[in-house]
Amino acid sequence: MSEVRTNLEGGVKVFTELERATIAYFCDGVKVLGLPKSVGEVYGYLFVSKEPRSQADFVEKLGISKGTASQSLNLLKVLGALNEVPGPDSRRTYFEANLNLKQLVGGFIRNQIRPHLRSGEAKLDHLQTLAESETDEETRVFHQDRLDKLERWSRRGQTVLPILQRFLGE
Amino acid sequence: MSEVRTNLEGGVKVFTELERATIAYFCDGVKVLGLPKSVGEVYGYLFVSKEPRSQADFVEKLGISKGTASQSLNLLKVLGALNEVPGPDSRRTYFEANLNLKQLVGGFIRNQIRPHLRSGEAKLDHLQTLAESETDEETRVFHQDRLDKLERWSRRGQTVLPILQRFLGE
DNA sequence: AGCAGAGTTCAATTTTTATTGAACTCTTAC
DNA sequence: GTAAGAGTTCAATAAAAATTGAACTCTGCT
Repeated sequence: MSEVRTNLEGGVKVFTELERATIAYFCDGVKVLGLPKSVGEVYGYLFVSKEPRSQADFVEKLGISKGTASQSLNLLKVLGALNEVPGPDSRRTYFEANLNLKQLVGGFIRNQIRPHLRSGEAKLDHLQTLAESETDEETRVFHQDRLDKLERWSRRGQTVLPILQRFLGE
Repeated sequence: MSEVRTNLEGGVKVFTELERATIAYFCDGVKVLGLPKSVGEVYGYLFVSKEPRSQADFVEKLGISKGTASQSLNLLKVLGALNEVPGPDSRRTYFEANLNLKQLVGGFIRNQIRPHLRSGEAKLDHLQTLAESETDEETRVFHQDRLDKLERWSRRGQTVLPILQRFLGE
C-alpha cells in the first residue's frame, strides 16, 4: 500500500497542502483502476479547481510534459471524465471535471471493461473450437466442462455491469 | 488489446494447443485485474489440470522460477483461488483450482479492493481535516463541498461490493 | 542431531509501462 | 495566405513492476 510519488514539490508554491493531498488521492485512485498516475494528476487538478483549466495549465502547474498532458486529457475525454468549457483565451481548449459519478462509472465500464470482456468472449469461442477437436473422449469432456464454466463466468460478468452501473450511479 | 506473451513455447512439448491457449486466456484475465501474468499462468495450469499439481510442476512445466512459483501460489492462496489437497509425494504441497466463482470474487474483493477503499477513507478523513483549517471562507466551502462528494463516492463503493458479490457469486 | 529437499526471501536483473521532448499538424487571428 | 502557437504523435528514455536466482529457513525422516 505504498504512496504515489507526485512532482508537485517543485520550487514555486503552486498548490496548497490541501490541493497537493487531494491530487495525490486521485493518483492513488486511478492506479487502482490501472491508469497512469498522470491521469490522476490531471483529473485531480481539475477537481480542486474552481476555474476551468487548459493544457498549458497542466504542463505548468503539474510539471508534466505537453505530450503527457495531451494524452491524459484525451483518455479522460474518452472516459467522459471532463467537460470542455469556454475560457479566457479563445485559442485554447478549457476543461472542468465531470463530477457525475454515473457518467464516470459508465465511461470507465464502456471503455476499460467491456472491450476486455468482448475480446475474452472471442477467445473463449476459439477455445471451444479447439476443445471440440480433442480426440480423447474423457479429456475432451473434461475441457468442455471447464470451458462451459468459464463461459458462464464471462456471461455473469456481462450481466453484472449494468447492475453495478445502476448502484454506483446518481 | 495486445496479447500476453507466455513462456510455453519451449523445446519440450508439455502442453497441447488447447492447454496453452487456455492458460494464455487466464494470463489476459489476471492482467485486467492488475495481477502479474505468472499468477494467471499458475491458475490457468491448475484450471486445465485433472490432477493436483505441486510447486515443482509449475517450475518445470511453465518454465518459471521457484521464487515466482512460490509468490504466485501464495497470492492465489490468499485470494482463496486454490485448494491444498493431498498428492503422491507426502513431502510436497499439492494444489487444485478453486472453481467456485463466489469464493473467487469474494477473495478478490476482500484482498485487492477493500484494503484500497479503507486506506482511501483514511486519506479522505485527513483531507477533511486539512479543509477545515482553510481560512478563506469561500475557498473552504468549495473544498468541503467537493470532499463531501468524494466521501459519498467512497461510501457508494463500499456498499456496492456486497451487491456485486451477490450478483457474481453462484 | 544431521541431512535432504520443499518452500521462502529479497537484492539484482529483466521486462513492461509511463513519460519526455522534438518534430509534426492543425487552427485562427491578422 | 501566413505566422504564432495550441495540440498531437511517437521514438527515445526514464520509471515502475515482475521475475530470477542464490542464499536462506523450515520440515520431517532416519
